[in-house]
Amino acid sequence: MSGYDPKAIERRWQQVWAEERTWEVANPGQPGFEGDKPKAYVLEMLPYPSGEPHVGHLKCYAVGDAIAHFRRRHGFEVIHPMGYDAFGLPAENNAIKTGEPPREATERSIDSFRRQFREWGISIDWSRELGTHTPEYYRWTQWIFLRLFERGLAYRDEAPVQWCPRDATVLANEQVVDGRCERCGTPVEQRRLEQWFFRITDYADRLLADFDQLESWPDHVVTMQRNWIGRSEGAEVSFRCEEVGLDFPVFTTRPDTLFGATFFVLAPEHPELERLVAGTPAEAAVREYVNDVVRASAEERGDEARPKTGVPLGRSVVNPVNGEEIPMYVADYVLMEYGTGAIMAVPAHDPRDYEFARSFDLPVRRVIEGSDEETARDAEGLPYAGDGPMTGSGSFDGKHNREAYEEIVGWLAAEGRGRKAVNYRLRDWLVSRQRYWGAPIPVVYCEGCGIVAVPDDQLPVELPEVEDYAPQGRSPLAAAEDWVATECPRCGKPARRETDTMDTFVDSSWYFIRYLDSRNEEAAWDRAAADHWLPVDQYIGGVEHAILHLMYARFFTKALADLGHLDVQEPFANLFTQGMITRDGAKMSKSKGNTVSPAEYVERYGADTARTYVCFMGPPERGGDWSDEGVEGVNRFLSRLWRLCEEVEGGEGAALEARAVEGDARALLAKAHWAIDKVTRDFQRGFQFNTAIAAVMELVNDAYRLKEGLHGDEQGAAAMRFAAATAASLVFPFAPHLGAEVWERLAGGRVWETPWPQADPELLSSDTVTLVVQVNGKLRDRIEAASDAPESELIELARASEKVRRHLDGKEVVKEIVVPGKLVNLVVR
RNA sequence: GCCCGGGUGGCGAAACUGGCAAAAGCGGCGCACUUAAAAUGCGCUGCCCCGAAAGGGGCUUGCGGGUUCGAGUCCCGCCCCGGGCACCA
Repeated sequence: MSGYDPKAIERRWQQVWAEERTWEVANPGQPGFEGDKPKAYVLEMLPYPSGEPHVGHLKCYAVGDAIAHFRRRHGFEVIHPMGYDAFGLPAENNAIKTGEPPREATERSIDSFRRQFREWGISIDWSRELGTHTPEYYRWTQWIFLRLFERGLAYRDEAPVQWCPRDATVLANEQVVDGRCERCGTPVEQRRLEQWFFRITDYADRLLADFDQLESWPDHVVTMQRNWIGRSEGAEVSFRCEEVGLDFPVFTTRPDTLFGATFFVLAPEHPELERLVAGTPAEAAVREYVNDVVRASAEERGDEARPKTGVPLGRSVVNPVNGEEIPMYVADYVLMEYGTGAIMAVPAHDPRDYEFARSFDLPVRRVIEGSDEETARDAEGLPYAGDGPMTGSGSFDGKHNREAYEEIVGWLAAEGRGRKAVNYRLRDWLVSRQRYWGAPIPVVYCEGCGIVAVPDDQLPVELPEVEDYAPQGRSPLAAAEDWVATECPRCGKPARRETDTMDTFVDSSWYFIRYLDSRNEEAAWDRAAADHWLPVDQYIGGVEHAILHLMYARFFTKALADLGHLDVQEPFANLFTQGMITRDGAKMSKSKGNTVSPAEYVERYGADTARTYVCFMGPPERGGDWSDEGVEGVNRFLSRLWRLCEEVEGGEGAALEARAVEGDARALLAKAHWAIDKVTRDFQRGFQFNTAIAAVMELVNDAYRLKEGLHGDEQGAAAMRFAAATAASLVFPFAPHLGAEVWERLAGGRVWETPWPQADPELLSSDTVTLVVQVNGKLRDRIEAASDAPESELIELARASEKVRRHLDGKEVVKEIVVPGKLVNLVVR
């Protein structure tokens, strides 16, 4: 006996897979294309190559690979590609610190990722590999940018933006967390800058509606996106300021409370503020207030607990529903980015307006009556956000507010003072970055022609070499004078290149399409290939991308479909989000020193152990705490399977006629078929790999337990071989090397070319069952009974039991409940 | 505050559609093998009480109620932990 030697086994099979290009698949029209098989696109989120892969990567690719293998053995032609999201800040910040060009550090990391993915035995079609930082890739990122630009979906505009002073770049809204830069944690500042945006807000409704088209996404991911898009239905209502002759539209979700508006508030950034107060006594105070607000950080301003502040403008507007004049204020609780940057304040029915009214001693007018309890809670029960009959609202008095809602909006529309409106929390996607390590935005600025797109045949606009990667409030690319100075593609006169680069989320918003045709030099992809493989049938990745990446990719897919380049509206039909692995209960980080290096474990126990362990830790969608003892447990299991294989190797035949087998051999066969059924169902019910692996462990344990009794005869030996081969077949998606090796030794041939086993129904059921007998719902006895015994016989059996009788003693049985094949419950009094 | 998850032995967990709570793993204890240890194999392992033992009884899925012959699972009300959003009118 040689013992389990994962190194030798794993090296051997990795070589086979590499030499034979086992996992490569062909596109329509290419030789080897298997159009008769159903396709399955299995995709894990592409890694950001920084340093070495960590356990999160191991888990993601172990889970994805198990799914890929499972689908292949169910007759699917599985496409399972890999690439690298290689542009981005960490490599660049490293470059600033060490002077090493980001390309070099990134390439080094990619080499390490590639080598380790091969050592893990992940079944990847390497012929499709890509890196988003290569000109061959970003050429087409730029091409897509230009298509969006042509359609007005990419535009340049001056807007208040979030600026990270540490990274010296603007950020997308999605990249600001609690008023801080998502990457470095520095509080962000507001700046007014001209930047590039993608018009994702045009797609807000479709991004919401098409959740219906998805097959299976985790609810919480859908909910998070829904909240992020933040659709609100309401009305836009115009309030007129006669003194300056201006109309101020507001957005409200509560037009039914219009009669309760007692004041009016503008955001400090409101463009008409200047005009309203210029030359008035309020001017100085307003100016000072606005300056203070602008200086405050987003974090301070976002703090709800802070008392409301503001300044009166000395102006008033007219409430269109009752002609009442109400005073105007400026206050920072009103945001310029949402709605119209102005609100009608209804203190009786909005907590923020109420708070403001209290501070400034403004009238509070109730226009919706509450239920009795509601009113009783507080002296006045205000602010009241609920529903009820209207009051103080002219002809609407007495009507329920929900009913009056439509009527009021209708009246406003007829009067030309308002209309139905929808607002979104979602903002357009800010995509330009003042950083080096990204795809250059392919436009030039010409004095005569303005913004001019770089023609397609001049793509890619290659990233120039620079000496200093540090941003100084402008892109480092600006220093590459030779590169910046160019000529206008339209008029030929001198022009200057755009020096901003694109957000890396742009790169990762379409990579799953490029995989389908990654070597294409003529086009971003071939339509036939895209139409064949899309959508991704199973997408796997971390929840941290629930909003950003997934929403951007959905937007890209829709935009590209609208432009006629794709046939699908949704990129990812099914999504699986894996939970995070912790150590000692804490998120792994270098500073805490609790990181786990997959390479170390692969070296010590082999890739099969490492992969199987991360799938066994717990339900894959949940997190789990890394345990070295747990790893050893899994290693012990795989070793046991290996030794079992060595013991039963040789001898004739593994397949058996189930009907002909008896005793322990039959019991073991039945267990094997039970395991087949269990593993198959666990795969189908949301990838419950922890229990699937546990089932294979049970099978191996049973084989050990029954081993002694089975060695003697031919039938027993065959049953043992069948059990071991079945265990290998079932464990193959998790431990592919060991699975392939054991299968080859016991059954011959290649397990990945062998169809997934099917459980024999005859072996899943047995002639006898353990009947559970309860008295008043409490377990009193277990009795062996024929599985087809009639109810009357089961009751008789139950009553005959000594243990049961003890509890019936002197009492009357008032009811008998029978669940055939399972249980009898005697109810006594 | 609002929206999602989750709470079950010493630990991470299982439990299909309401029907034996705790599978498999880890840890612990014991036995075998060994000069010994490691490795390996086998067995025991939720808590409490009675019993020398065999055995018997009770309790137990965050808390409190409810529905049901029967509840970890369904309903109502709470508590705690994790995540997301948050002055979005």
